[in-house]
Amino acid sequence: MGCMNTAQTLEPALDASCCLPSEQPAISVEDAQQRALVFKALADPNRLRLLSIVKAGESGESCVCDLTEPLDLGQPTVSHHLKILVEAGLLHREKRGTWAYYSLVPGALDKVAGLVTGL
Amino acid sequence: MGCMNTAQTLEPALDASCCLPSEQPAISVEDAQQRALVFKALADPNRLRLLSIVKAGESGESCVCDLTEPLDLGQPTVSHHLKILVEAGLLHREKRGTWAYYSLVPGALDKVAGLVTGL
DNA sequence: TACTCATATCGATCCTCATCAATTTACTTC
DNA sequence: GAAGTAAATTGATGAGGATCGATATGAGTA
Repeated sequence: MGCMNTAQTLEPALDASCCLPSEQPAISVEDAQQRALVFKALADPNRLRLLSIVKAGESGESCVCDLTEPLDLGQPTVSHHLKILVEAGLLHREKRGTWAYYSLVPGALDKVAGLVTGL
Repeated sequence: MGCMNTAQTLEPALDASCCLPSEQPAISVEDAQQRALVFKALADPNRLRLLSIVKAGESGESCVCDLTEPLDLGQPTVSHHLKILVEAGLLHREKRGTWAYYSLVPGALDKVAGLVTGL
């Protein structure tokens, strides 16, 4: 006894209707891959600081030249991190003249929080 | 004009008291490293599915033999992923006899959600 | 048109990580 | 104690990622 590995193969059509109403099935492989992309974007200290610095800025947006110095990283590296955050849907990029301004996508952080609690 | 990179160096002691009360400073390097550890644990599709499967289990806990098959991974790999989730403070491990039972740490997911929104 | 500056992209390097096969550890049972 | 089983650990390998120097793009300016 102990590990009932084979028991769950007997009632495949019942496990969604017989249990507590709050029970939700595990996420799918595709869903997991999708969420992992977002968490990968957050899984770097410098990218977390980028998000935090952009959010803390009083104007709500920062250009790359404002972000290179506090991170102590080269400009190509910062640009690379920013691109990952944009592709993850966390930052918005707007080019005005020579400068590129980055700002938090409204509601993005709350949406990510929902990805965590909704596992 | 455009990028005001040097302006913020003039009032270093004021930026915490002159602005909106909701403004909080950017997180520190150490804080970012700490949070990145948690997000690194979430930045893998198989680990996300592990968390979801453990959470979806009606008993609230699962042993390794219940987790190897749905992930289609070898037993050492699943054990490795589980260890990372335990070290991140997301899963709790309890050994009973030959089996090791893993369960969600109560409140851990909500705490992680706070790490996201609190950036 | 030529020059400057901000940003993005490219290529290379180093390091981390996901995975597996093999082995070890630990508990149970005969 | 010997055999069997669950889980963890080890060592190796291949893929992905973080970083940098060099270069390209593109807008503003003389």
